[in-house]
Amino acid sequence: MAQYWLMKSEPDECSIDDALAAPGHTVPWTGVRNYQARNFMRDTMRVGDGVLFYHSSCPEPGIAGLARVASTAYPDPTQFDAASPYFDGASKAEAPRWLLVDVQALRKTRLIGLPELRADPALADMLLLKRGNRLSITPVSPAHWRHITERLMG
DNA sequence: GCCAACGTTGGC
DNA sequence: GCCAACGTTGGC
Repeated sequence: MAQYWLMKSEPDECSIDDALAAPGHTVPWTGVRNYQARNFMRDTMRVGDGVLFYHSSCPEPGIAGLARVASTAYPDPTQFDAASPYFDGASKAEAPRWLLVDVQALRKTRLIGLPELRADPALADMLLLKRGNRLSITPVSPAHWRHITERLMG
């Protein structure tokens, strides 16, 4: 049973172009510091799951590409790096608090901006579009995935 | 830069 | 366990 996700990335840090330029088109999804998002990676994600690559905190937020989950969850090394903005001094090496998965970019798409997503009645109940949503990783229903990949991306 | 919404922390 | 204070996210 295929699963689908939307994963937010700030393009200043890692855009779809950056991911496509990485070795194997694959990047470690560092910096998730939210338990719900971590638990999705740890408990639910499977290698091969589909990913909508979303650009956030930028002039044109929206879906910028397609990707796939490329690893199971493993400890995020930035939590132990005192020089990293993602450093977490309370996390112990024996019991890492934060995990990540590798994400392999598949292709860049035209940018499907937030306004376009919001204007589409078929996507009205997408978690991303719910008011106040801040989760950086959200599950995407098969229907929404189909709608976005087939219709909006042509 | 503003601010709404939400998650986390910590005192009690 | 409650809840106020605080910090963060992220669109605008």
